[in-house]
Amino acid sequence: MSQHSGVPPLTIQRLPLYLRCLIQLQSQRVDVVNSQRIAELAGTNAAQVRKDLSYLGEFGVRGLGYEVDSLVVHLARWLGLQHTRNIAIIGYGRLGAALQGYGGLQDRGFLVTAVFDNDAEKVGMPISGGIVVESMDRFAEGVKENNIELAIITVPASVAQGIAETVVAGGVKAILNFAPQRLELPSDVTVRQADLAAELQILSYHLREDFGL
Amino acid sequence: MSQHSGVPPLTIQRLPLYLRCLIQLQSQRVDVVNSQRIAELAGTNAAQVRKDLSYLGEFGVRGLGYEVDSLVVHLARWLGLQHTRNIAIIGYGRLGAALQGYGGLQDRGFLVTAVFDNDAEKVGMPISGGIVVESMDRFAEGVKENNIELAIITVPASVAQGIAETVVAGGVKAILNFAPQRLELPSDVTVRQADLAAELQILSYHLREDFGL
DNA sequence: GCATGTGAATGCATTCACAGCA
DNA sequence: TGCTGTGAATGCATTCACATGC
Repeated sequence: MSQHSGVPPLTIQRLPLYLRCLIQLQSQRVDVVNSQRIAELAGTNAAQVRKDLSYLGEFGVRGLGYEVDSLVVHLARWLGLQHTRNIAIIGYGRLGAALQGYGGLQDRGFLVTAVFDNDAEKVGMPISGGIVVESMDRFAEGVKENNIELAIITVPASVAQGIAETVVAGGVKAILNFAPQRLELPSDVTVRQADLAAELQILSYHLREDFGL
Repeated sequence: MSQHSGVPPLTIQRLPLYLRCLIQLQSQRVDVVNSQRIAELAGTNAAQVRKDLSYLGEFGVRGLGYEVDSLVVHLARWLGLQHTRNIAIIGYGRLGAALQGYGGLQDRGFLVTAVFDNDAEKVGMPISGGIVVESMDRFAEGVKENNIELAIITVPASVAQGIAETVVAGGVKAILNFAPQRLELPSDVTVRQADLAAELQILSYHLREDFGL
């Protein structure tokens, strides 16, 4: 298959994982790798890796494997990571603050360039990175000034839907939502849900002494 | 179908979502609900809801719908949430601290009862909830003293595998891992990966100007 | 010879559509 | 009548197995 869309959703979810493994290999000065080895690092199987990569094009060499550097470039391109993307964090509570200071983002192509919160006590507060907390009233301007493409929502569930609508009105089309609340938004907006308690509940399921009722 | 295992993985992932919606309905004094309405709240379709719930037993009444209170009880049972489960947080950095203080856990059946970190500056530090940060050397004792069943790992990727092995050696069989690193652990241990940057990369994919190469 | 790329086969998950029951 | 519970149908995803090409 070749470089046009129609990549299955579950393949897309695995691409960041492959990218991470390949970057790790790069740092170990490995320059060619086969699907078997990628699979081991990523925790899948070789056939899955080959099928996934084949959706993006033909990057391998038969009899050899994949050239690491070039595969990294292709994956990053495919994921839209040619340039750093700017993020706004909305809700400067503990979680928002933790994410703003998290170095793991810069390393992987993202930069927090604005932080919003409606709490009057916080608006105007200068925080690390030369950022000042702004009110949501200024969201649309903030998006333009800072070239923001993604928003991370860390506000209480009760206000999440309203905030999300403001975010979309500001022109942002990709949202990572930490509020335990489904967001109802236009279909051209992509939302990913990060629900911590739900994750723990899934783990809890596996801890059951296996005969519920 | 009836109350014994063989519930598909993707159904299990949706159960916490249904539970959340049903609790919301409870707070609105709704006492009967049909699959259609649950589907709207959860963002799926009615057939999916009915099929999912049917894996757990026959809880509905034909012609009417589901009794909200009883369905909440059944779902909570099925997810192993009859009693509060105790959690350890490992890594008291910004993210660990944010999670320790996050009220959304108590509300949904979880309680952080211990916090571990190997940084000598942090060990011994008293933090909220009457908790004192402990060294990982004391992990196994801490697990016993506090009846810990789940661990949340928020340490750097480079040390995550080692830490996870200590966690498992301490008898914990469910891990939520925030480190961007695959954990290789015995198959009786359940791991869920919470990789923030990977989520953002998936969003980034959807922002691409759709002809990568 | 060796590892990719890929049709074909299998296995899950979702959706349909209706029998069964309050 | 109205809505559940569920086989049957469809649609995805994964895995197999081998032809293809270095």
